[in-house]
Amino acid sequence: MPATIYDVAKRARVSIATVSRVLNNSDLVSEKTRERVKKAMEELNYSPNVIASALTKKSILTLGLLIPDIANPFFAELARGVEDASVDFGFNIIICNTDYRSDKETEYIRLLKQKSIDGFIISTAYYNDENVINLIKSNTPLVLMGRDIDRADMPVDVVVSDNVRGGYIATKHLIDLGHKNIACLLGPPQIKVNLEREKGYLKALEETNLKVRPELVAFGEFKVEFGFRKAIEILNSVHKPTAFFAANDLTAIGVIKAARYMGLEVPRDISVVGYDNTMLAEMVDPPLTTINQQMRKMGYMATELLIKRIKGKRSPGQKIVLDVDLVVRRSTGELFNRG
Amino acid sequence: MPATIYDVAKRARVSIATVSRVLNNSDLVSEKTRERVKKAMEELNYSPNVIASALTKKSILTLGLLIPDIANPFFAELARGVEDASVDFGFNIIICNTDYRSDKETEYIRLLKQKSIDGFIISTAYYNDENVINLIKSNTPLVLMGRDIDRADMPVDVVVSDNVRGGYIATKHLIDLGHKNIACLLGPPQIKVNLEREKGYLKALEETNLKVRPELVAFGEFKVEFGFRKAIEILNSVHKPTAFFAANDLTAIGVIKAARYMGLEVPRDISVVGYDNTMLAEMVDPPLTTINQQMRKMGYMATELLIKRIKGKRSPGQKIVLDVDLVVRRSTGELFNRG
DNA sequence: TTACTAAATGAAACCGCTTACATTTATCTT
DNA sequence: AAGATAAATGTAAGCGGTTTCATTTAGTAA
Repeated sequence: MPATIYDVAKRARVSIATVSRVLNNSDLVSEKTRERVKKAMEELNYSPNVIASALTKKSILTLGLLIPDIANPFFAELARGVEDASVDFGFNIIICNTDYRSDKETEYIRLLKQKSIDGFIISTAYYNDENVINLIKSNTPLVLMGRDIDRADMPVDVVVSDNVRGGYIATKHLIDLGHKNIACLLGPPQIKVNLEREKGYLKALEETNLKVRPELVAFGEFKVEFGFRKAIEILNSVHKPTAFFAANDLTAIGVIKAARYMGLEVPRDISVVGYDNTMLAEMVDPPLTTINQQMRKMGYMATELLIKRIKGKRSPGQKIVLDVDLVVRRSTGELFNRG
Repeated sequence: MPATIYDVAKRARVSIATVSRVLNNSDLVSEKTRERVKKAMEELNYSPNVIASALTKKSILTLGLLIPDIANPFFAELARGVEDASVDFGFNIIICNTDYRSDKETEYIRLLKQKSIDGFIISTAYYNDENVINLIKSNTPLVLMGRDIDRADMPVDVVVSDNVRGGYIATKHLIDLGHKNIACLLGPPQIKVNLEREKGYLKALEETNLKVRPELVAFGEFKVEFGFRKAIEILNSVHKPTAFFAANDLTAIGVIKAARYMGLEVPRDISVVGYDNTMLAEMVDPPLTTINQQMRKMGYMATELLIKRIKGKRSPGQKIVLDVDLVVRRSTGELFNRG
């Protein structure tokens, strides 16, 4: 039903090749002809069929976004940045929720490749992720976002934030408030950022000559439930800390809930620093002091990088590290010596 | 590089037509041949090219999801349900953030139509939405999700929840707690759900012979900021209410913040009921009493409905109304006579 | 066995656009 | 003005499938 390139060609009294050239802004068309073709397009309300052109061009102007779960505000923010960049560059994005499952991810990749997707934005990469490595090997355009792999031998584009610094300034903030006994709740150790944030945490402690207590450091999940459970466990132990650094806002919220559950007040009895600065941080009570990650910017830049790669303007291997900063709200306070 | 239908045909010593038939599970292929072809596919690691088949079939197994903003937890939940259904039925979804802008929406629709998208799931419909009406007129498969239009003459599939009932049980809950002076903060009046929730609110008041005070009812935006600002305004007025019904969790959180800002305690001085039951509701302090909307289910069912329509199994015109329920947390309490 | 029908397969056109190559037209030299 | 060159346009062969229609093969009845 909709007009095709043939209809336009007929109306403009040229060949379809010429119409195609106009469509692709080729400079092999005279101004006069170009105008005539454009007019015909207008009159026929012509709209090119992307599918047809994808068949030869192998590009459908669509990117695949692999994230664990869009319902998680952190990934939703990233996704928003990704989508914003996509429209700016004339692309669309297909969203894929992997639920942290490698098999789901593999299946998505297979499916999207069938659809001639132009590239992948991946936020689910583990330390040594098979799916990612296979994609790189097959030379599929991709960019890692917020997650890095550990293969220096493979050229890959990455946009992350400075996690070591994040862990450091979070911990430093607590130390500056007088805390000496600081717990650290991290996400899964397979995700590199957690190792880096821990590194920052340790660096801050060591720099201040504070003792590192392994019992106060725990890896787990990026969930409220983990923060809640682990905080209770740690608060009941002998080394009762006065502050927590949680490697994600959800975990931090779990800690706040745990404190409240145990009759402790935040920040009077327990200070808590989160990570990410999701919208949750300002909703929760008390509003959460946290490390701001610039998720949207990260999403935007990752997408921009990928699109440039797709357009052949560059080859992979770039690593962009975004800065982080501390957002002080009301979940942290000075340590008072109360005996 | 990847194997095509021709490679498979050659290896299985059949024509490409036969391979295509196997691909489409046609029953015009003998068992023997079918096996042979399948074996060849295996051996060649063949994977059909969706783009090529889309050119004739006009279906690319992809749906467009139009929402205002994925960073809003309500829409993120819906999106998750949509995506879950998509994978279950072999589809993918393209996400579109319209930012409540009709022009952005129009542009997305144009773009996705060029890409031979199979249908649209729309969660941005206004009362009398031009874009939606045009789509319906052009017979494009679509389903409205969580939003309805007001055109009884147009056959359209809709999955919504019972907003009148939601407004009713929220208000009833407050009345049962002894509140007589209940404010109602709604979203934009162009969105039909707000009118419906107001209707439920009014019904509960009238049923109990409580006076309706127009000064206590306000339309605005689904945002924290609106709840905050409007609650302060209303709390400073002469008809100082003891409870608020907010038509969305974000607005309710704004109300809680306003109360705190004014030195009032929730729920001792002010009770607050939200709407949606997003994850925010249990994160906030105090945890929010709210109306649960079953967003994931809504997303899932809407998508299922759409896909059935696409597959030609049904024609449009169905309206599914999901039930809502009250989730009592700690932002609501009995009204004590302190005066 | 033959004749006839149903089942299985193949040949080729087509989906709408891109592009290599051929051809025509315009522009420039001398 | 003829010849050479560059610019503009057209022809036709793909891209990787689907599908109609013709043809071959198998199955059944007489």
